[in-house]
Amino acid sequence: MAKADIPPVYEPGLVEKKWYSTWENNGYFHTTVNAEQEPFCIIMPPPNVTGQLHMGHALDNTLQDILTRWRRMQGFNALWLPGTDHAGIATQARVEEQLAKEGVSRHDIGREEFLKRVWAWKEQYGGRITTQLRRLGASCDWKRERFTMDEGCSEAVQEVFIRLYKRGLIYRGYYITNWCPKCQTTISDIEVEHLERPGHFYYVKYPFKDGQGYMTLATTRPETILGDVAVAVHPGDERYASVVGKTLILPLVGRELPVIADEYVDPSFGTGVVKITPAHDPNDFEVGLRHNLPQVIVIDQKGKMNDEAGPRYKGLDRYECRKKILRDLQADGFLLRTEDHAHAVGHCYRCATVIEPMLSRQWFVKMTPLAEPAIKAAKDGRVRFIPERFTKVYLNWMENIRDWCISRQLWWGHRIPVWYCRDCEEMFASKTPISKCGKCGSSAVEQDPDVLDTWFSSALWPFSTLGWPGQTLDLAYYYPTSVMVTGRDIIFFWVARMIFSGLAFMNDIPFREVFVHGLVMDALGRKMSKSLGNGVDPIDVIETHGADSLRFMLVTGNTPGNDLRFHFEKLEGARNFANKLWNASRFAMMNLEDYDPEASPGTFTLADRWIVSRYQTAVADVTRYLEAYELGEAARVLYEFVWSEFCDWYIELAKPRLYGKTSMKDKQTAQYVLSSVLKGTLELLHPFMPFITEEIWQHLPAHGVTIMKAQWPAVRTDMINLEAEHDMEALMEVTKAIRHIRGEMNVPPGRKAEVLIAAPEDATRTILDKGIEYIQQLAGAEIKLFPVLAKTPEQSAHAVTRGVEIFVPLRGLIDVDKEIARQEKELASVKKELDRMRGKLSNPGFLSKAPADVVEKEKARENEFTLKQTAIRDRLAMLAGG
RNA sequence: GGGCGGGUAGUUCAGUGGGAGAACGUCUGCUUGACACGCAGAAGGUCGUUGGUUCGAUACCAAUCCCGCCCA
Repeated sequence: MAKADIPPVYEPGLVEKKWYSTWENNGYFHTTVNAEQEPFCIIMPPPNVTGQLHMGHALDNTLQDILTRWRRMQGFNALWLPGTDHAGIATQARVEEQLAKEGVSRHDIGREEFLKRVWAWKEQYGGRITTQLRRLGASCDWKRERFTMDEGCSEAVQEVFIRLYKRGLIYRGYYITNWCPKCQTTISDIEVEHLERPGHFYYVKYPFKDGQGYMTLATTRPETILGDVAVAVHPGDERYASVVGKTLILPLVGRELPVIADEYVDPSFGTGVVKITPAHDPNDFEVGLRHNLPQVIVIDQKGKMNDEAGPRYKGLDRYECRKKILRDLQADGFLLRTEDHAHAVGHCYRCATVIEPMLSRQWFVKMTPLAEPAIKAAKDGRVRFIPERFTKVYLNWMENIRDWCISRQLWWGHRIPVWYCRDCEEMFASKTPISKCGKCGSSAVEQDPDVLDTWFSSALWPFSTLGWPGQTLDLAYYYPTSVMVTGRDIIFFWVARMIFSGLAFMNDIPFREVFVHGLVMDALGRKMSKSLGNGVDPIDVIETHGADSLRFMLVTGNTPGNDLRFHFEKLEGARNFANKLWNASRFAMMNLEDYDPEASPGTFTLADRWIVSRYQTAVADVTRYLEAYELGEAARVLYEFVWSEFCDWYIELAKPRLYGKTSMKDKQTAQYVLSSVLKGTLELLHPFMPFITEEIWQHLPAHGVTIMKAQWPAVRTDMINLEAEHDMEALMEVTKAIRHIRGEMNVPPGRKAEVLIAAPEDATRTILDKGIEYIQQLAGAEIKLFPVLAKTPEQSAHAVTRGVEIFVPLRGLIDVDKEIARQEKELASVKKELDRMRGKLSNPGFLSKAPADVVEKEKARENEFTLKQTAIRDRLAMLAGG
């Protein structure tokens, strides 16, 4: 392409498609074990196989890609292993919806046929999210892509189940679980979302059997009265001490209820009397076990009242039943009063249906023995959370862990590898199907119909994906992996479970670090959700603004662990930055056509030394921030370097040289610096904005095969030149001061301003003298430099900076009143500063205790500001007199 | 009830024991031989409140108020 044909506005569409397929087709993402090289490994948190990319994925995967690309450039054998999750409930629900449209249920077509339908669904939609990840630029090793239900992962699941079973850490039992009447399955404790809901406290009276009065208690769920088996008070509650052991009669039902004493009751809450419904409340369940109470189930799996509820209520939905019970209680005089009461109600995190605590027979993992090593691993720092505060969140959960309910009443998932004999009731856990009872020889055996919680397989992800239970080279080389990157919302669901699973089966932690990020919120700070319709589709963003812009937007201005809001303005800012980079590069390409990279550069000018020094500082900062997982800060450094230093100053200063206004050799030098700094900057930016950097990099002289494999820039401390930075800053200061005057005094842009500068200090004057061309060019000025002015020009605007006085004579143009006002304002701010500094310097404590360099600095500033004050005062006196 | 995070410019957010920053928005002026997705300039903040530590606090500590999240 002829360089001049490069469009002035960057168009990401074609560029992104082109480079992604080049990278993938050339196998740049693929890695294999190499003992000579240090590994770096990230296992991707698997998105739902039939889902589609949302902003959370975009953030999570952008962070992983940045780390992976950076480490790869640093020379690590960087593996980022992708995959997808079978997402039991969600996927099954989608297919059931589809069936419902056809007018059939999964039970109509049977388990086998249903599973065929789910696999077909997976085939159809399973590729969508991985295609979308490619569009984001994810440099993961697709040749190693895994699925939680593929052969290897399924084997790992069975292996783990059986090992836990044999160790006695998996058991089957009746227990209170969280039942979702819509999903028709139990869900684990952490899958329940507690939401504050307005409700009521119904005060009900329960009469004593002996006819001697009654007890009053409050409930939020009157329909569970039907399942009451006792009434409890606190053992230390004197109000009720005399009634413990007596018997009450349950209203409407007539069942006899003992009054029991249990520590669980909070005497200060309500009336201090609690009804006990062991089959429909987790706390009551515990109380029931302690007191050997019966468990009466009154609500069925569809959320309707069952036979036990009695003929009056049987068949009613739990909420209709509540209304009827209240009417009946009222009618019979048992309902004393009703109060408004907001309380937390458990909802299914998948479908938002109100959870019904229900007694049922399920499979559980005994957690305490597994949690112990997992707690230790975090405490002794073998697993490190970033930011550190999440360690506490993790530990708090682990230390209070409850057994994990792992069975789900679904068909889509890993079926529980347990067979039951119908004749002798023996059960067998086995990896292979069992057709004959190993105990009694009966062939009446059948497999448990339930499947395992999806997180059961996700928990094994860091090693099942690397070949476990096989003892593979991959495992030996890449495990433990380097870092797990994930959202703060799934520390419990997933991170914790991976840690104890890794320790239990690999005998080692799954990852050394956990990089936790926040959630992507909408512009108003609300969680993006389908029901609110406030989600922003990352693919739309990629199509309109490019993947690089989306990525850059997601990392800038964000700190680890904190949520971020999605603003289109911010996205535009990132897009503008990409375009800025594009145009700077376009400028470079236009001016590098005749550049010979082989020719050695000549002497560096001040601007050259300055930009190279600033670039080296950027290399150091970006690398340091990446190492600290401060990706937002790293991006900020690059943004500022590119825009405010490279573009605003260096390119402008290089222009005359590149246009041949100096010498041939000097032009070559400028070309050398321009192209090498740009090349290095692109390399630093590549992990953040992979596409545009590759596109530009390929147009630069002396590029290689792909920027992906370019070496990460190493800091050359010998090129950090503080003197050059200091000198350049002085020139920039003076330039800005002149520009300021021009702006304030409305000097027409086309007109060259005549400027007189008085620089009494030799050192400063030398700097200005050497750099006078820079100031003249960038401020549009004609400068005369003096040590002191014998006579200051009368009609002129005036500024003081760095001990230098600047006069811009504006004969006939100057508005004296306006200039006086401007100077007075300046004087006021100088005076304020001076007061502050003098206060400090007159404080003996400061002089004796503050570090010497701080005191020195303050003194120097005081000096400078005193001079400035004097100069402005003189100026004002003159203006007033003239 | 317990824990955590946040409260800094009109807005969204960085940041730091020693001169308050960016982006966007606002205002002024600009077809400046890369870029109007741009250039130059400007205005705008008792860094939630009250105490404490310190020579010095927006930052560290304590209390307190508000907002959000997690857990019970």
